[in-house]
Amino acid sequence: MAMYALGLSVLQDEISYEKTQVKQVAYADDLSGAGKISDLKKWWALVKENGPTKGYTPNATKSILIVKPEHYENGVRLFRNSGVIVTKDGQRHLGAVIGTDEFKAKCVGEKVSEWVKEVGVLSGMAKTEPHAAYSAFTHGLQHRWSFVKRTIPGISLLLRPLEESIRKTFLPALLKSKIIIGDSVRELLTFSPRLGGMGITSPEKLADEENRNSINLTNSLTEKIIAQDANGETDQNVILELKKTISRNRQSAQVESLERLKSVMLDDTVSKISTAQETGASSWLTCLPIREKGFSLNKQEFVDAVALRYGWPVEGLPKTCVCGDPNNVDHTMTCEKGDSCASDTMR
DNA sequence: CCTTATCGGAGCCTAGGGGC
DNA sequence: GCCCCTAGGCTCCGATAAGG
Repeated sequence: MAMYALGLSVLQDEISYEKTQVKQVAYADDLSGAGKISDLKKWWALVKENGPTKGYTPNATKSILIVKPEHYENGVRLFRNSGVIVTKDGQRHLGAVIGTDEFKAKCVGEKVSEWVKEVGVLSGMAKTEPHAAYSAFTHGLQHRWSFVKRTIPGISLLLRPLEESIRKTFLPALLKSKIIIGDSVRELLTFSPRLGGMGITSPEKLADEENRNSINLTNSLTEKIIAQDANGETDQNVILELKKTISRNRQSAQVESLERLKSVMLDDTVSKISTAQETGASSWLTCLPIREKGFSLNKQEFVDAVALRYGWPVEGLPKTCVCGDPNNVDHTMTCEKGDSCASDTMR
């Protein structure tokens, strides 16, 4: 990848801001420029003229000119016969999107409906293999949304359908519990297993924060691009400190909101959360469910383990234990005679 | 002795290349 | 077109090292 940068830097000397009044940036073989349409026309001509001899072959049909609506006519006129596509709406760019709010909403909306479908498929699997589905969600699926969350601002509301599908489709399929997934239960599950949650994040709630963090963290680079400063260096120690601060803030904000959540929860649930925070108490949630190593829980085991973790009613427990005493979750854990699925799960 | 920092490993994303 | 590899980015966890 560094070779692309080196190769393109030779071309960029020819088409620099000083010569073209076009501010530009390149990633791998993707070259982008911003400026007045007339300047962009000269810039494009220079790219076409100088590119091929320097190993860069521009492709007009893969090149897009994005203009503000009021400059559309002018853009079309100046780039007539160039082969370049002119748009006043916008264009996907490096996994994100540039353009009007409407275009942005359309692009993100398309991605979100894809993701909602994926959550639906995983929910179907969760009905028979909840542990595998859970791991696929926490280790995989939810990370696929992070790039969009970080790079496109103001999409929290657009991610609501995704949050809805998690709450109304995925969680009921995963937990099978009679417990109603209200706001507080949903919030509890967003915390990391380490803090007593299940690490099922809310894309809608995290979007703005992740975008802010991303902007904050890349600020030094953004400034250099705007100033077209190709020589300045970013102090990596500053970046490292920023990361630490962000991480610390995130951590303390989580602890804070967990405390707030605890204050509205039943005492029993609060003590269950403390137990779940003990070292090793959540390993079964974070490990990969590899069957050969005995790390995989079957459907019944997984559902029961979650119910025990949060003190939710365990399904199918006999009213009376074989020892004759009235039966409940606590009893199954202590009775010498009883041997229910619930206690098996925890061994 | 307890807390904090660091590192490795699990996964995902972006952009590529090369082999079959 | 699929699979596996490269570079960079991120989170979260647990284990271990360093520091108050």
